[in-house]
Order: sequence, then structure tokens, then C-alpha cells
Amino acid sequence: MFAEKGFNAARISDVADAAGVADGTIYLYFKNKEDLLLSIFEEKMDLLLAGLREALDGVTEPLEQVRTFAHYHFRQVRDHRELAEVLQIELRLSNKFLKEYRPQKLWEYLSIFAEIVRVGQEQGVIRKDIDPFMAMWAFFGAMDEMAMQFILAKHRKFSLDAAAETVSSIFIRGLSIPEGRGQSLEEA
Amino acid sequence: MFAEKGFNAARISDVADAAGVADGTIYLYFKNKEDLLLSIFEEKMDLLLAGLREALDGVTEPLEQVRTFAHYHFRQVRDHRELAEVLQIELRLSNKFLKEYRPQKLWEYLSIFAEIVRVGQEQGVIRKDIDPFMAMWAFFGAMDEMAMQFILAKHRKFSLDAAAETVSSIFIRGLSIPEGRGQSLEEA
Amino acid sequence: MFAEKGFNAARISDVADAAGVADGTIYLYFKNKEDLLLSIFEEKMDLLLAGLREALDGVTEPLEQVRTFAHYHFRQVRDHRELAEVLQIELRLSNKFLKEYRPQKLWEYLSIFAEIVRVGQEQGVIRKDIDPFMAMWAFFGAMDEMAMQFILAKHRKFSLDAAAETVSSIFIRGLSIPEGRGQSLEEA
Amino acid sequence: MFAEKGFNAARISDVADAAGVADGTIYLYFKNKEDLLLSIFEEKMDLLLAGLREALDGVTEPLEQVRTFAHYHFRQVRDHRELAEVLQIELRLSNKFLKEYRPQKLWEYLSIFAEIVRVGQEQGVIRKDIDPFMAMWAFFGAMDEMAMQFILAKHRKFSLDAAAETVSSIFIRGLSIPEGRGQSLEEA
DNA sequence: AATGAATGAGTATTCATTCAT
DNA sequence: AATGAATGAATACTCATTCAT
Repeated sequence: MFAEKGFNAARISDVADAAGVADGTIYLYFKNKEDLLLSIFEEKMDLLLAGLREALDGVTEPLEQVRTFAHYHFRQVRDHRELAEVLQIELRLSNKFLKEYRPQKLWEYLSIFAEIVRVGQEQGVIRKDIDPFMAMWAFFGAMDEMAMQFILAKHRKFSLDAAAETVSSIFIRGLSIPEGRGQSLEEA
Repeated sequence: MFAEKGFNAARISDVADAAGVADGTIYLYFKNKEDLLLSIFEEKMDLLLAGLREALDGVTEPLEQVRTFAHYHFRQVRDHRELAEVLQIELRLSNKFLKEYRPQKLWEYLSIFAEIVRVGQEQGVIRKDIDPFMAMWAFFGAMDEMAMQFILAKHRKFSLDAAAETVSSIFIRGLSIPEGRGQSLEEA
Repeated sequence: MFAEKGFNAARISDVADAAGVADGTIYLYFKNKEDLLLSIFEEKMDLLLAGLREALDGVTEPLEQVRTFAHYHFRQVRDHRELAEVLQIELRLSNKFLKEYRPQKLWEYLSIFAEIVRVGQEQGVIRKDIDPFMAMWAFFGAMDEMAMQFILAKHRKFSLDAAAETVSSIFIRGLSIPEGRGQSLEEA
Repeated sequence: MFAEKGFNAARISDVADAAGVADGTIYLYFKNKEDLLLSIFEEKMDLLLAGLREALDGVTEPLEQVRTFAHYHFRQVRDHRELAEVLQIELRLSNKFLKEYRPQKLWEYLSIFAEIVRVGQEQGVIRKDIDPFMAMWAFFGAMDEMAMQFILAKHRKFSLDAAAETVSSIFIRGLSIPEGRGQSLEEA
């Protein structure tokens, strides 16, 4: 309906025009301008979450799920470039989003990763010395920063596939149980 | 001089008062309000960078340098909590910082990581199929997101030491050359 | 129906809710919001007027009627405190009421006083050098201001009986024919 | 400086234009738009108060002071018609003025009347059964309502001199000690 | 008669920035 | 170099009112 504008700098009247309604009508559906942005976020997160669950469907091996997650995430960024720009950039400029909001939907999305780690630990394929939630934030942070770089790089060389593969290969190996006796590097 | 306020919401006149000068005087030293924030960032980055170099001094093994980097980073967040809040939160609300700035100083700081990876690859202790810059952004993103969670968690349980150890152990193993023939998990 | 809210600040939708109807329905019965307030005023003035006529019924002596009028007026303020607040305060904030309206109903109410004066003059008990309409406005102004002070004084000491007695005693003597030769004070 | 506009309906930018300054400059001197109106009121009250004291200077007889007060008040209304319109009409439309403000300056002005009554009572020329403050409000209310009628009557017949004389003659006689034994009328 | 979703006009106020002194 | 009084652009939001159903 309005993601087309994608500006935090957009006037409410612009949005209203684009939607073909009067300014006041916006306020019948959204509490205020910020709520409008946050609503877009929530709506899209629902789709993102559903898509992720579908993508993971059929993938049983936890470490393989990590790879699937990463590829799915970056594919979404690539396929919904405009939306990704709004979510990566504009959303972060929102005081409320940054400080207060920390939304349920994002939590649900990321929790899937934490759950993957937990199950992997149960199955004995993921290190037990790693807190699933810490791993979750690290994984999200890594992907998010790379997505940000992609968005900021605008139209320059940047392969999201490569990004997905880099992140997943690092985390897959980083999280997996060392083979043989070889824990020599991180026994701390 | 003014980090004590730490608000994007702080009035220029507040800053001027705190500094014991007139409003106009601020503009003799800074181009505008945003420049003021960015200047704090740059100034602090110099210290951070110098500190990192010092911390890495004497550490020769690349993978050990990764661990040192992570511990140093989170130690700074812990020891300069107030400043970290400004840098994590307020700075991100700056349109310029997010979109245009991508500053030299941050680049210098992170480049050290890319260089560690490059050297590690030369020395044969780090996988060659990983782009150092990709790894750099992933590493920074992981640390940054965890730091953000720490800041947002306010006064609750959150061990920065554990965060440092988690990130570094994941990346150290994730970046290291697989031992034996054991690439079985991620040959994709 | 709505005096309970008593606010110029009340939303039309509040009034509609309180009345158990839809917003638009209000406009089937009242031209606009101001008309709503003015309608309350008119409706209440009818009652006030009828009550005054009843109170004066049986009182024949003009100067005694003045006292009756005053006591009646203040008794209404006391007995209908909430309504009086709306009429004293909210009504005065209405541009239309203050500037244009000067309503028929108030005029009828006050005219009774002018008529008392006129009759008193005919009967030779009230000074003929006083214009009945001037006296009317003075009398109303005196009562109205005291009522206003009472309303504003909220819950503090203020006897409306004393107010009634003060106003009436001043006006009764002030309007009456000087006894004996004693015009010495105001022959100007 | 701006009384010339006299509109509650005036835009801040109109006032600023008339004053030859920018909109923002208004806010360096006045807290907000209402404060602007209240400030005019306060400033003018100082003059009014000073003028009243001067007018009363040399008049020693309390009842004569009552007449002087009334004539002075209405003369001000007549001589400063424009200002009076602002003060009578616009000021009353101010929620703050009506409900909260009840200002020091008005109190000072009216207190002079209460003091006249008190002194008159001491000197035995004014009835002791009248509370000076009640009399004060009645007197002010009477004058104020007549002034309001004058303002509202716009350019029609209305003699402020006659108004002054009516009010003062009623109050002078109404407040004075009955001569002879003649309390026959209001022994209640 | 009643509804209630949609309308859209209307404006005080802030505060970063300037520049004459 | 420093001042700080003056500037003025810039806009989200409310809520009385309408009118198609």
C-alpha cells in the first residue's frame, strides 16, 4: 500500500495521497507516523517468518538448517530489495524501534535459530558450550550487518549468495562438534 | 566534554552550557549538530584503535588475535558503558552515519580484522575460501549486535566476557582450516 | 443527557457515546457543537424562567421582588452546581455566546427585573432617575460575578445566601426612594 | 506593540509581522500565545491601577470615592475602546484567564474598592452588615457587565457616563447608613 | 431516522543555525 | 575568538462535520 515511498522523510500527506485517502484516514488505522512504519515491519515479518518455516520444511539436519536459514534470509533481501531498504535503513532511524520496541516478530524469527542450535546440541552435532541465544544474536548480527553493507553498497558488486555461504560456513563449522581429538584451539 | 548528556535529543544550548560557552561558539568548532556527534565518534575511535593495536601487540597467532580482538571490544563496551550507549544507540539514529558516513575510522578498526584473516590465510591457518572482508563484516555484525543487546538489556544479566568467548570461539573454529579430511559437513 | 461531562473540551463522540447514539445522529438534532451548548442553555433557561415566575408569584411589593429574585438566582446556582459550572464557565468560552448570541432567553429572564423596576417606579417606591435597563444589567452583573466567584472558589467557604442578601440589600436600598429630604448624597 | 490587532483569532505570524519580527522571536518574550494575551492584560492593569490611584487622590469621602471609581472605570473603557474590546471579549475567551489565572493585578484594582468600603465602615458612613469583599465583587460585576453591554452594543446609543452614574448612585445609596430610623425596608 | 467511516482544514511551536557586534 | 539574540522553516495530528448507505 505505501512501501513504495519508503521514506521516513515522507510526509504523512504524501503517504495519504499515495494511498488515495485523506490525511486523517491514516490515523484511523495507525496511531501515528512511527506506528505506520512499525506496522509495515510487523506485517512483513509475518510473511518472512512463514517463508522461513517453509524453507526449513524437509531440512532435518540442524547444521544444514543453519545454511538454509542464511540462504533464505539473503534471498529475501535480494528479492525484496526496496522493502529491505526500508527495513534496514528507515526502521533503524526510529527511536522507538531501536530503544523500546524489540519486537515479538523479530524474536520469533530469530528464535528459530536458537531452537536449531538447541536441537543440534541434543542431537550431539552442535557444541554444548555455546549458549543458543548468544549464538542467535551473533548469527543475526552477522547476517544483518552484511545485509546492511549490501543495501549501502547500492548497485555495486556484492554477492548475497556469497554472503550467505560465508556466514553459514563460518557458523556451521564454528558451531559443530570438533572432530577427532582436535579441540586444541578453543579449550578455554 | 559532553558525552555526559549522550542525547541526540540534547539541545545545542545544553551542550553549550555544559561546555561553558555560548551557543554560537559550538559552531566555530563543529559544522553542525550531527558533525558534533560524528566528531565524538571519530575521537573515540582513535583511542579504540590505539587500544586495539596495543592489545594485539605480542599476540602473533592469527586465530589467537581473533580472540583478543573480541575480548578487547567487549571489554571496552563494559568499561565505557555510557559512551557505548551513545555510540550504539544515538549514533545509529543519525541519518548521515547510517547512510552516508561509513567512516574511515571504523574502517580502520575493522580492517585490522580483515588483515588478521589475510595473514592467517597466508600462514595456512585460516580457510582460503573465505573473503576477508566478508568475514570482517560478519565478525563486526556479530559483536555489534551482541553489544546492542547488552546495552538494551540495561541492568540485567548479560556477561560480556561470555559474549566475547562465544563470538571468538565460533569464528576461530569457523575460520580455521578443517583438520584431517573432515570437510564432510560443508563442502557446498 | 450530557451535562455530566460539562466540557467545551468534550469530544462530540464522547457526547454521542454518552447519549448512546452515533456521532452523526447528534447533527440531526443540533446544527453544530456550539449549537449543542447553546441548546442546553436555552432549555435550562426555560426552567429557570418558569421557576423565577413561580418564586415571584405572590410577592407583590417590587423591592421585595428584588430580594426574591436574588435569592432565587443564587439558590439555583447552589442546587444545580454542575449545571452552573457549565453555564458560568464553558458558555463564556463560546465566541458565539459572547459576541453574537445575546439570547432571547436571558433577555426574558432579566427583563423581569427591568419590569420590576418599571413597576416600582410607577408605584413610587423606586427612584425614577434610574433607567430600568441599566439597573437590570448592573443587577445581573453583580449576581453573575458573585456566582462566578462561587464557582471558581470550588469547595471553599462562600455563602450563596449571604451573597443573595448582600446583593439584594444593596440594590433594594440603592433603588428605593430616599426617605425624608435625604437626597444629600447623590444629587450629582 | 500589538494591541492593534486585538484578535484571539490572530495568527502568531500576524502578530510577528505587525511587530516586525520573526515568529520565533515572539517566543523569546512570551511563553505561548495565551501568555501574550495575559501579558497585555497585566501591562495595562498597571496603568489602570496607577490611574485609579491618581483619580482617587484628593477624594476623601468614601462614598464619593465610590462615585469616582465608577466614573474612572467607565472613562477608561470609553477612552481606550479598542483595548477594552480586547480585554472584555478576547480575554474572557481564554480558558486560562477564566479558570486559573484570576490575576493579582485585577485583585489589586478591586481591593481598592474593598478598602474604600472598609474605611467607610470605620468612619460610620457605610453599613457594617455588608462584607467588603462581597460588595467588591458585586460592584465589579455590575460595572463589568455594563461595560460588556457597551462593547457589544458597538456603535449604538449607550452613555458610559450614565452607566457610571447609575452604578455609583445605586451603590452609594445601597451601601450608606440608613438615615433616621428608616431600616423599615430590609430588616431581614 | 440513524449510522460511522472518511474527511481535510488549519497553526502553534521548536530549535539548529546565523551573523552583527 | 566569542557571543547570544534573532531567525523562520517545517509538519504531524485533531476532531467537528459530512453523506453514502
